[in-house]
Amino acid sequence: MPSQPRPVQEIKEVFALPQLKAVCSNCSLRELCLPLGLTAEEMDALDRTIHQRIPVKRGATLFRAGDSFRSIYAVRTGFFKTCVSAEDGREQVTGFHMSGELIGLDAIGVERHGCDAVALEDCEVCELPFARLESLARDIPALTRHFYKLMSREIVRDQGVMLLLGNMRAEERLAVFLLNLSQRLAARGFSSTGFHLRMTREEIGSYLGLKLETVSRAFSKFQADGLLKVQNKYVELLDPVGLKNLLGGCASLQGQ
Amino acid sequence: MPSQPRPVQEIKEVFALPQLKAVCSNCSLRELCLPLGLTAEEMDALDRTIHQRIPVKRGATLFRAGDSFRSIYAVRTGFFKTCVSAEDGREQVTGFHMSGELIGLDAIGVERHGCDAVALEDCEVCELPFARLESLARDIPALTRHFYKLMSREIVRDQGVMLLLGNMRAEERLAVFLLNLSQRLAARGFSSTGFHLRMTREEIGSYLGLKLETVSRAFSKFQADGLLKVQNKYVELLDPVGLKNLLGGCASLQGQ
DNA sequence: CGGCAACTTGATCAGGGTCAACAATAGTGG
DNA sequence: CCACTATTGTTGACCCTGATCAAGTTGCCG
Repeated sequence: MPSQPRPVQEIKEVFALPQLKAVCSNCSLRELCLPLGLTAEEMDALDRTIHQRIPVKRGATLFRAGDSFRSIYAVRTGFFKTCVSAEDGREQVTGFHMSGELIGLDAIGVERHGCDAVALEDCEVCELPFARLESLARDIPALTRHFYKLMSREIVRDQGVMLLLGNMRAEERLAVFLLNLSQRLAARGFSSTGFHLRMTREEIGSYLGLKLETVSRAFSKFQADGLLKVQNKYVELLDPVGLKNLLGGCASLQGQ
Repeated sequence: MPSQPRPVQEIKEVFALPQLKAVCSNCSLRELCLPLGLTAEEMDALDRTIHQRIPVKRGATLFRAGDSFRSIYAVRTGFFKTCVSAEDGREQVTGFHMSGELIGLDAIGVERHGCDAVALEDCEVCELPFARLESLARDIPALTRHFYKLMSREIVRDQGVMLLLGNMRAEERLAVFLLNLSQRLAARGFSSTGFHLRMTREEIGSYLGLKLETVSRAFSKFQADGLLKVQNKYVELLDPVGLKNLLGGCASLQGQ
């Protein structure tokens, strides 16, 4: 499935209305996303570097591993997965990304994307051309710093996943996953206890280093223990504290 | 074991000789380390931001998780491990770091180190105070860009580890580990086929998500298969190609 | 030389992978 | 709107990889 054809930039230049131009300043995500901590003027400048909001249909790829790197993308609405694959077809989901989170940071180093980014539902992203972002950051120290922070946070997040993959048992992994999701949804004003999973059991399994059957069994176990109710993709956490207790004290499940 | 007392800066100010000041420009690692791609003048400026070379004794910690973040460190000589720990004591080695590699990038976001850095042999590091580095980078675009690259590369490296931990079997993991080590040593002018491991079986196991017995068994198996010769910490790769073939084509073992 | 940490190897066990059958759901086209 | 099909999810039975437990060896450092 090819990625959605992108509205060419000229269209924006011609038809752009004032309220369309001021992307970040009006965005409900500005406290979570890149603009965090910028002044009004700085945010205006950032707005001008944003090409356009791009719709990405469910199942479409925003970019693929190997694509040459031009832009970072901020998720505005919807839900993405990123995954790396080995030559033999083995696939590893490296992250799930929701609104306000940036995708593509791993590509800066080699100027080529190292993973695929796939929309798990109909999405909208803000494209941030890296060259412009870089020159803008030269004038706005706060932006550079925030950018450092976001990259650094990604590293911390990955370390948490490594701890999970290296040390935890199946049920612990799923508990961490659910609690993390819950927390991120809460930060966006959604319910932290009832939510729809956008990904399949197989994708959860890939992310957690488990097979889909194991994920399914762990869900059933949690349900039998009264920790949650699961019906299909809808999950209701009945006892978040009980879930946390499963971990015997692993608070390193922050990050995005 | 507390980290080595650090020579206070005044000592440098008073006794610094010209050849001690020009740290990076004379450093054999400048093609691997932070200065890569800088002009002579830019490198001079970078030299001035470097506090001092700090010796770290074997077993000492350079920093601990929770320490407030001041500096990034470049390994000049020696070998470090970084590890995160959960509250219940579970420890995960997140990386091994050799000369020319930077440690501490994960701390930028939260201004607090997220892992311990422990010297596995007597080491020397260059301390790069982040505040100075940041203001210097404002004047040297190439430095900023290179800094982005290094952070981004760290993210890519972590993704590779996630693939390893999520998908690979014990022997594959050890093969990836050995080939990666071999490659990094080669990049530094050391033999790519014969080398001393600086870490214990347990540390290798922690990094690879395996128990030390499993690591030991995998070594024995490789030796029985004629892939390598191992005596204690000394390893000689007899058949690197054979090792690679074990992987059925996972080239994603780059990174540091 | 003694004491301790690190390593090796064997025996046993269990967590989770694999294979398989089936059920439920969502997406498709008439 | 409904029927049909493909995808996704659930559950069971069995097996294998790697964990665990244990004993003994080697090498290192004081």
